[in-house]
Amino acid sequence: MSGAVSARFYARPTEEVARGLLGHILVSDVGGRRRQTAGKIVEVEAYVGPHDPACHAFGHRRTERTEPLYGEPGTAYVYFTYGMHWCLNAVTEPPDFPAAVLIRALEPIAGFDTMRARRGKAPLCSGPARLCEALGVTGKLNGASLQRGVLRIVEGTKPKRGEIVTGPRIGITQATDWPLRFYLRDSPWVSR
DNA sequence: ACGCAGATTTTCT
DNA sequence: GAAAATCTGCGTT
Repeated sequence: MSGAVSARFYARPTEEVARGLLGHILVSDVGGRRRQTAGKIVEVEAYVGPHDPACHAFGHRRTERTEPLYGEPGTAYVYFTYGMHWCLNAVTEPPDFPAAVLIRALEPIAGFDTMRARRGKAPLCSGPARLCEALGVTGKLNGASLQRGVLRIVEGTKPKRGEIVTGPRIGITQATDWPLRFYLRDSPWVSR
């Protein structure tokens, strides 16, 4: 599979990776290639490591849940929250440094019928749990590669300078002033 | 358009 | 036992 973003891309400071992921494409073959779904990444958040109070691995809390954060850059960290939602992250930095980028919104590109069947009338991909449902992402993909297999992130179009907006992360109660949310200024697909 | 409550269960204290 | 990197539906303005 050509065009996949390389492991080296993810093995960098998480904030850089977060900005760099904007414009790339998330592709899912969950349910078979015939039901392929894909979207352009338009909104992300960085969870930058053990010194980040909002990161699941804050204070190096290495548990069964956070273990994927300590894994290889360029793999998926998929966690379950609020009793019903899955959220997808791309693991960053070298192994044993627990950090990741939360994918918060996509601009739908392919597989509209499949997404609509999974999502009903509600918005398709504008929100971290919404895009997981639209793409069929669940905990089965926790720890999976993002370079090969059913979930991939492939090269898209790099945003122009000035097109990226920076702001505080959403839905957290810790480090609420730390501006680690990034999104494309003119995208109507951003959440909220 | 906006605000709030309810859903539902894993994870950690 | 409480909180959680959320979403939906229903109420009011």
